Amino acid sequence: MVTINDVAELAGLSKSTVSRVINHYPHVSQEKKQKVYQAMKTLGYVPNSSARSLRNKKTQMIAVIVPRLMNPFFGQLIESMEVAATEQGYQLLICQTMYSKETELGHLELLKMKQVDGMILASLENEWETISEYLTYGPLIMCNEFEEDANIPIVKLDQIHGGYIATKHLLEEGHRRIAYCSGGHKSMVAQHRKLGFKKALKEYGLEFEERYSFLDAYSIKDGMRVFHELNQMEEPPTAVFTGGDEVAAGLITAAKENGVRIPKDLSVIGFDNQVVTKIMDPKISTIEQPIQLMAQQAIKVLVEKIASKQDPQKERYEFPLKLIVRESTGRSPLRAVE
Amino acid sequence: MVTINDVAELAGLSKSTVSRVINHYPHVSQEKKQKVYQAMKTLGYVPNSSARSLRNKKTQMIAVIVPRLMNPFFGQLIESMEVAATEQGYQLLICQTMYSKETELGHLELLKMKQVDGMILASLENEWETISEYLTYGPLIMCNEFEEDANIPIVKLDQIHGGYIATKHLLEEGHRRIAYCSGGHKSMVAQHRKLGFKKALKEYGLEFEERYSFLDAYSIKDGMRVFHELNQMEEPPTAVFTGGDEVAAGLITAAKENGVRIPKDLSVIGFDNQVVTKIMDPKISTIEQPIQLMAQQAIKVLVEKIASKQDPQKERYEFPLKLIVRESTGRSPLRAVE
DNA sequence: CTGTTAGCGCGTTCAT
DNA sequence: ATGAACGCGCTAACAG
Repeated sequence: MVTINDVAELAGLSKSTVSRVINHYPHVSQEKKQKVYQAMKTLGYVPNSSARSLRNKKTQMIAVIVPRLMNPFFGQLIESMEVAATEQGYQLLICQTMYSKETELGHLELLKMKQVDGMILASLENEWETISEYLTYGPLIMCNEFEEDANIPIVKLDQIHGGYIATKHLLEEGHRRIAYCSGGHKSMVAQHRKLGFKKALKEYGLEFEERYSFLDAYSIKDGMRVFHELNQMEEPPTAVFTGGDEVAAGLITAAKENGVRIPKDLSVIGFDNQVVTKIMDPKISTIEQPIQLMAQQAIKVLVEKIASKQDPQKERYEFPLKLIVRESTGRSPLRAVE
Repeated sequence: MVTINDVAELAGLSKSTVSRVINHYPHVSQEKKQKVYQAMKTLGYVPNSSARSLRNKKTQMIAVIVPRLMNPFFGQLIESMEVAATEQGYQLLICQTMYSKETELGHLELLKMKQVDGMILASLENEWETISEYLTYGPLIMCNEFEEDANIPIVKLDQIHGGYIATKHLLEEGHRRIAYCSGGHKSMVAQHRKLGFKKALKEYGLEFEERYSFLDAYSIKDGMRVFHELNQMEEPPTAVFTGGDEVAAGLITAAKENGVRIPKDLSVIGFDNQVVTKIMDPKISTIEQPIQLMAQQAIKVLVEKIASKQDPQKERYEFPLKLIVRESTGRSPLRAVE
């Protein structure tokens, strides 16, 4: 392995000078600078990153914690983060919790080991009380998922408004019996979305009905299950707020297989505006989330925290959501006469 | 920051002993071992990973290069690799080239900087001639994408057979005018698939026809474009080999919008067995790829290379593909009378 | 079984 | 403007 010493020797200079050239120090004569560059080139020298990290106490690495990569939402998030991080001179280390508390804690150790300069939590398995202990070891921010009173920066989407506009759209189409699907119950994202749902109902003088509430709805398969459950209810809902495009896709697929017409018999609204919404038949109405903006902002905020070294602060950044009406939502069959 | 020295001091021992305990050395007395554990615990000590890497000349990190994360094929590949790597005590650093040669070279520098112990190439932007220069800096293997005569381990799928069975299925259904879609032309994966396609045609006494060949077909949008092109041909094909489920999905979506019935008027076969194949209407016939097995094998092989330190060798590992017949393929309309 | 010592490769005082 | 020397935190070789 070729080290800084080899370069210094070949250039006939000290390693201090070589180091200065590498790090673009101001006061080095052009002559020596050229000599160093020449030597570096002929030897094919590249600074050893471990040595640098040890010395600088900076690894130029950021970790992001997600439940799993293949979830399209997190996939997009990570893809954008990776690009943004690279632009800022950081490597992005992607950590999957696979929904396990232990695995999440394992990843948090990266901060202790100083393997990463900072960390972005895009999902949350453990209690904030547990996670907050890691704050001593380096900057930590949340992105997407959040904990209201955590004293760290949080970059998030306005989920309350998201739940609100999706529901309002269904209400405006005349629906009054609206099913509500949601995934994790601890998740603040899910809780806020539900708040928005309830807020819209309230504006129309309606109450949240437990019988129309479906839990653990994440995947296509879950969507299919939900359809079968609601299809055999006495007073089936005329619309479904799915909380996710995959769930909506599964629900629609099952509905079609059972002769239930979308949106004539049943309106379905997704969440995320994933690709699947555009290829399903009918195309799925949904809520668009500005994932890329959120990802870029998260990287930006974390990089600043790493540089500033100040104590964690309670900062909030919020991005708006947008309703996209396609073909899977329409007038309520019960109000068709109006 | 608490270091090994602090632990040694508190335990009243030398840092060598502490180091031995950390690394599970055999000959340490139970008594001192307990003292060390005690001290580590009260201080909350965790070894600094940069220092370890510098000393051991091992970072316990593996990089994998892919074009982009959101491509479902690579998403699955990476997800499986991450899990396999973690099991083996390695971190997986995911690098996106975004189809750029320069970006790919940038990522290869990680090997020079010794930031990773080894690297998996799952896609290839630069010529092998260029990439092979990095072989000096650490073990490099290919997974999925490949270069026939590279003298490194290659873990791949039997794409020739994949192209063959997909095409044979269409031929058996009576199709004789079969369109062929493909993405990158340099890609050996694509070339092998085409070989399989041609092999099947030949068995039926047919030639590859350029007029039925469509290039740059990757996405849903591309699939839509291909449909419109082939739909206005004088002698339109009765079946399409798409080379990707996304392309198939786009094609089917466009076909339905234009009143072309799948598979009655046109048979479409995908490639990958992605989730989308199960939610489209009709469900897409496709080729299943054992991505997880390939990912695990790749990690295993690379970890072995890292340990053995021997010169790069020409090893080949190949996994079989499987035909999955669903609803998007059927009898050729031209042969319906037979 | 345990402690002392010497670096790993780099950046950075502190002199000059 | 440049070089000598020290130390980041850790492991390994050598004594004992």
